[in-house]
Amino acid sequence: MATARQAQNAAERRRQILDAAVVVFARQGFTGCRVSDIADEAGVAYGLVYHYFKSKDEVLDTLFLERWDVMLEVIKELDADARPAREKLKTIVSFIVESYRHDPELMQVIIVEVTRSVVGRRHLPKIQEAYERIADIVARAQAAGEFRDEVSPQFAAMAFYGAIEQVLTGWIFGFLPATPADLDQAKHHVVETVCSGLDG
Amino acid sequence: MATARQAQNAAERRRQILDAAVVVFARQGFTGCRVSDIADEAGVAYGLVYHYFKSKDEVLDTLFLERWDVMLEVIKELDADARPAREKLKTIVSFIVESYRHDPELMQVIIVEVTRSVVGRRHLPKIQEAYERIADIVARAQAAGEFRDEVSPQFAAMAFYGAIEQVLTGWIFGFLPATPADLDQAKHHVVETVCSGLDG
Amino acid sequence: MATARQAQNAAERRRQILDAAVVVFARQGFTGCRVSDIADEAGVAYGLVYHYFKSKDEVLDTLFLERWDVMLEVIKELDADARPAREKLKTIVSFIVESYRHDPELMQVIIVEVTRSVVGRRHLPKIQEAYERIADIVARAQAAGEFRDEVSPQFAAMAFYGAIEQVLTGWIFGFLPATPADLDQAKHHVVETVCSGLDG
Amino acid sequence: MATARQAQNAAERRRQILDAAVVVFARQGFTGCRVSDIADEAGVAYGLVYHYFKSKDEVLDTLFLERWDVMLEVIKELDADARPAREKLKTIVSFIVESYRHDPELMQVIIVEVTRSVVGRRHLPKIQEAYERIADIVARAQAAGEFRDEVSPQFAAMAFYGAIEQVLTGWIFGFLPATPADLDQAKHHVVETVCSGLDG
DNA sequence: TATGAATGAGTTTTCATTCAT
DNA sequence: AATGAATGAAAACTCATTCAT
Repeated sequence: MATARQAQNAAERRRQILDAAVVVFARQGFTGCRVSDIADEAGVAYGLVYHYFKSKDEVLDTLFLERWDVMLEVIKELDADARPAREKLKTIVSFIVESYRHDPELMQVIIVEVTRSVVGRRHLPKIQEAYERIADIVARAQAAGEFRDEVSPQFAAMAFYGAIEQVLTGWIFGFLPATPADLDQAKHHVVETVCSGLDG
Repeated sequence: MATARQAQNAAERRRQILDAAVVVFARQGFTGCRVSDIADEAGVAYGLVYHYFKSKDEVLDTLFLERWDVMLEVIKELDADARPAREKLKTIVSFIVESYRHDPELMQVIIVEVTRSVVGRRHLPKIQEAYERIADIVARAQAAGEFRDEVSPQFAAMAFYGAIEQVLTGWIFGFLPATPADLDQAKHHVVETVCSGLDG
Repeated sequence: MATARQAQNAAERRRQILDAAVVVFARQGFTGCRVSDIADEAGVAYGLVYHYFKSKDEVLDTLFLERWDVMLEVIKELDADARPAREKLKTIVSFIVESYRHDPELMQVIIVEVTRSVVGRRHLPKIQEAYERIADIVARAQAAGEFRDEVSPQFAAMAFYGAIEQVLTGWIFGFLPATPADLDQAKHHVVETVCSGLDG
Repeated sequence: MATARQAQNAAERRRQILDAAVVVFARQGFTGCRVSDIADEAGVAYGLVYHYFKSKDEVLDTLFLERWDVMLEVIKELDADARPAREKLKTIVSFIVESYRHDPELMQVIIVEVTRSVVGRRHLPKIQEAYERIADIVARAQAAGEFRDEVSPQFAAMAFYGAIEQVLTGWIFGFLPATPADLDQAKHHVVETVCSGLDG
C-alpha cells in the first residue's frame, strides 16, 4: 500500500517529467523530440513516462490544460466584475505576461505547439472558449459605450489576443527585448495600443 | 536536350506538386503528412516529388519563400513612399488579406507551419526582416509626430502583425466569419484598431 | 536499474546479432543484405539491431575491429620477441589460419567486405598498422642478415600478407581444398613459399 | 541508316561511358555510386547509359571481361611456350603491372569490385580459369624439376597471384610507393620473392 | 515504482530502370 | 541517338508503445 510519503514522491516524479517535457518541447518541438528525450531531461527511464502518462500526446495535453484552465478561470471571474473593460483586459495581459515570466518555455509550448498547431485542434473548444470570454468583455464594453462598436467583439478579441501572443513570440524568438522591465511595460502597452491606438 | 515543350511541362508538374503540398500541409500539418500524401494529392508517383525537390522540407521552404519574398518586396517598396503610416499599414494588411483570399490554405501553412513553428526557425532572418520593415514604418511615423512614441517601433510592429495573424487564424479555425465582405472590412478594422484603438 | 541477469542477457543478445550478421554478410555481402535479414537470422525484431548498434555500418565495424584488434595484438607481441623472422611469420599465418578455422565466415567478411572494400577505407589506418608491423619484422630480419634486402620491407609485407589472404580466398570461393589437414599444411607452406621460394 | 561516321561516334560514346564508369567505380565503389554519377562523369544524360548497356551490372561486367579476357589470352599463350616457369610468371606479373600502369583505376575496380567481391561471384568460372592456368604452369615446372613439389600447384598459384594483387592494393591505397621505377622493379621482385624466397 | 529491452508499424529517401519525346 | 521526366520497389532508420523483470 502506498504511504503518504510515496504518494508525494509520485507527484514529484510526475511534475519532474512535466517540467522536463516543457524544456524539451520548447527546444525541439513536440514532433521533433522523442519520449526518451523527455525522460533523459528528467533523468528517469523512459518507461516511467508511460507509468504517469498514457501517451506522449497526454503529456502535452496536461501541460496545456493545467495552464489554460487557470487562465480560463481568471477570464471567467472577470465577467462577474464591474470594472471597466480596459482594466479587465489589463488583467488578462498581466496574467499572460506573468505566466511567461514564470515559465517562458511553457508559454512557448502552449502557443507554438497547441494554439497555432494543427495538432492542437483537439483543444479547439477550450481555446475558443477563451476567445469568446474576451469577446464578451468587449461586447459589454460596447453596449456600455465604453468601446465603439465598429468592429465585432469577436474580431476585437482576436486582434487583442493576437497582439499579446505576438509580443510573446517576439520575446521567445529574440525580436523584442525581454527584461523584467520590458515585461512590466508590455502589460500597459498592449492594452494601450489595442484600446487607444498607436496614434491615440 | 529537353524541348521547350518539356520544359514547360516540367514547370507545370513542379507547380502541381507545390499546389498539392499546400492542400495536404493545411489539412494534416507538415509533420502529420507523408510525402506520398502530397504525391497522391498531385496525382503523381512520389518519386517525382524527389525529382523536383531535395526533401519534404524543401517543399515547405519553397512554398514559404515564394510568398514571403513577395510580401517583403511589397513592404520594402512602402519605405520609399511618402504616404501616411496608416495607409502604409493598410497596404500591408490588404496584401495579407488578399493573399488569404487567393489561397487561404497557403496562408495557413505559412502561419502555422513556418512563422510560429519550431521547424520554421530556419527562416527566422527572413521573418524578422518583415517585422523590422514594419517597425521602420512606425519609427518614421513617430519621428514625424504621426504616431505617439510611447511604445517602441518594434513592439508596435509585433502588435500590429500579431493582430493580423490572429485574425487569419480566426478565419482558418472558424472563430471568425470569413465572407468576402468580412475580408474586405478586416483590412480597415485591423488598421483602425491598432492605430486608433478600440475606444478611439 | 538493470539487474545483473538482464545485463547478461543484453550482452548475449548483442552477440547473437553479431553472429547472425557474420552469416548474412558472408552469404549476401554487406550491401547485398538488409538489416532485416540480420534480424531474421538472429531471430529478433529488426528494431533491436538499432537498439544495440547505431547503424548497419556499425555492425560491420564491430565485427572487423574485435577480430582485427586481436590480430594486431598478436603481431605487436612478436616485436618484443627474439625468435627468427621465419617463426614470427609462421605465428602470424597460424593466427590467421586458426581464425579462419574457427569462423571462416567472419574471415570472409573481414577480407571481402573490409580490407579490400571501398567501404572499408574508413579502417585504413588500422589495416595499415598491421602491414607496418609485418614490415618491421622483415626489416629486422634484413638488418640481421636473416633475409636478403633486395626488396623493401613494405613490399615483402604486402607479398606475404597477400599470399595468405589469397589462400583464404581460395578456401572461401572453393578454388582450394580446405580440409583440416590443408589448413594445417597451409601455415607451413605460406611461410615456406614466401621465405624460401617455390624453387628453393 | 547509320553511317560509318555515326557508328564510330557510337563506339566512342560507349567507350566514354565505360571510361567514366571506371573513374566512378574506383572512387565510390560499385554499390556506392548511381548510374547518374557515371553519366555525369561522362557528360551525358543517364538515359544514354541504358542505350548502350542493359544495366549497371552490365557496365561492370563489360569492364571486367574486356580486361580479364586479354589477360586470360596472355596466360593461355604461355602454355604453348617452352620457356622456364620463372619467365612465364614474369610475363604474367608484367602484364598485370602494365595494366595497372595504363589504368590503375580499372585494375582497382577489377580487384576490389569483382575478384574479391560477393557480387563478382557470377564471374567465378572466368576468375578460376586464370588461377588454373597459372597452376598449370607451376605443375609443369614441378614435373620438370624446375620447382620443388612440396606445395600443390593450385596453392602456389594462389600465393603468387595473391602477392601481385596485394602489391597492387598497396599501390592503390598508398601503402607502397608507385613511381614508374617501383612498378618496373615490382615485376622482378614479385617473381623473385615467390620463386626464390625472401631468404633466397 | 522503476527500468530499459523488445517490437514493428510507419516514414523518408534512394535509385535502377522505363519510356515518351 | 539522346534526353531527362516519371515510376515505384526497396531499404535504412525512427520511435511510440508494450512488457517482463
